[in-house]
Amino acid sequence: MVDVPPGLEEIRLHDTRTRETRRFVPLVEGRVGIYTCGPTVYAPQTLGNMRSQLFPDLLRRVLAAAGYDVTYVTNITDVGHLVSDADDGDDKMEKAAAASGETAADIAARYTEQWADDRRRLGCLEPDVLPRAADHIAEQIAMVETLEAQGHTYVIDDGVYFDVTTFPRYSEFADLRLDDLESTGRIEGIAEKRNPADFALWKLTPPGVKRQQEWDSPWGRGFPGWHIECSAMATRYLGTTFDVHTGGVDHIRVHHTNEVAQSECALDVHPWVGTWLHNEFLDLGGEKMSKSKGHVLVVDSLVERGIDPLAYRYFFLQAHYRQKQAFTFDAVAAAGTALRRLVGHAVSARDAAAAGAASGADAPDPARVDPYRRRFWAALADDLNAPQALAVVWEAVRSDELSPADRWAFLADADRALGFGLADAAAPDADESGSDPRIDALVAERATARAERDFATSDRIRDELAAEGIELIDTPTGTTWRRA
RNA sequence: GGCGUCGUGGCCGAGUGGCUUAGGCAAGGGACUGCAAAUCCCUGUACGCGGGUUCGAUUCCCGCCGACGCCUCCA
Repeated sequence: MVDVPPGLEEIRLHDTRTRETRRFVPLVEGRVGIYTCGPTVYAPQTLGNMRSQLFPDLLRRVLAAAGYDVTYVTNITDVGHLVSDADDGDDKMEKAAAASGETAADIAARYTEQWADDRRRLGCLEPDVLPRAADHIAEQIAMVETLEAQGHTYVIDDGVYFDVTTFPRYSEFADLRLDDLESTGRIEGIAEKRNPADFALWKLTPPGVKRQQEWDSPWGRGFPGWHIECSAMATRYLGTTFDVHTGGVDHIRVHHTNEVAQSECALDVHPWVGTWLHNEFLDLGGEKMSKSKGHVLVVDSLVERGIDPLAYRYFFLQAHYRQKQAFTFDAVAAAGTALRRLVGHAVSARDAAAAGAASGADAPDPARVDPYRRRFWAALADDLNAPQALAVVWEAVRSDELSPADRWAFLADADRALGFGLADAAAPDADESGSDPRIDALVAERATARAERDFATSDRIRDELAAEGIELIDTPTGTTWRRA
């Protein structure tokens, strides 16, 4: 039996479908399947997109800590994804390919790799399964055929469409009012569509057109509609029903509504997914200037400003996932400062704990550690309240009643959810002495000057090094340095 | 226009019908230092506006103002 931390015996999550926060119970005891809508790899993923990666990463970490055997599936959307149904066959992948002169496959490969790299830099665990839509055309066609056999579809010149009137629950998921859709003119342009909300399952390539990405199908040459890929891949890797589906709030009304419709019809299940979780958006209000200048905010935007990508992870954890979070570089830099100090505390506690363990003394005492653990995990168990969990972390760090071994026992445990890599983290004020003879010589020269109380010379050397970004740290045992 | 979310101290942000009214960053003070830096410790400032319910509201209700989101396949 897996040891469940105190406070994590019962996890409560806010389900979008039922609009209530309730106890999480998996379909199969001890196991959890999670599906997250992945990136469309025609452009770099923004920091906003990455919030939708950090969120399910936190979720799976918490569920794993609670003892569940988690299967995490997220996809790569590397085909189709129309700019709009009104478009005449142009889609994002084809468009990006035309713009850069590369093949759609090249572009998909490049941005897939960049996305994966960004995830790693943010401390996200690797997906257990990472299916690509282009590799699952057969599954998608099969699902459309099933829907067709059941009478949920119709074919027009443009392609195969799902008739939403054949699924009476269509408006339930997102609490849609279909009259409104009509009056606001959602999805215009395909005149032959029977209902405004009907969506494409398979798009046909117009006669005389040759696309980079197209496949033969029972209906003719073309490519799958966007929504069908998630249903098809989730079914293949997680089964006809599964526990958790996540995504950004923008997907609720269209993408996930359509996923539910086609899945519940084709698979004859209800509800298709046990718990739907949606994260709110990052509010770029403070950075609209940079957006309008055409600069996309990505992980590298942080690195360029000397901000550790993990600072963004800390930043993410400071706000609740269902709340909009105001992004500014200053706010992320502030999170970086907090993280650096937290790592410093963790490393010293870790080292002290190791030293204590070596001498056989100072073992962590559960009686002292568990109250903190309980509050930490209980915060996360309460619909993933990471900000509150982080507050408990700081209380533990500053607590006088915890020994270094206690503190490290707590932090090592908490880091399973935080994901800062504390067990392997280097001290943030790492000494670089010895790595550069010229600087070491200057430091030695300054030490001599100080010994002779020639502070004019010692301060001059310090200022010169500071000017080139070298920070000196004077300690009772001597001076070390590092690059700031 | 319709629907919805939100407005907390300099900033980011939890939370609660009354309790020592989170946490981080910044700021001020202190320790340390030859002076600094780094580090550690301490401290202050809050609940958009106007009504209402209540013994008591930042927390519940109504209105207003403001911000943001969705309604156009965008995380």
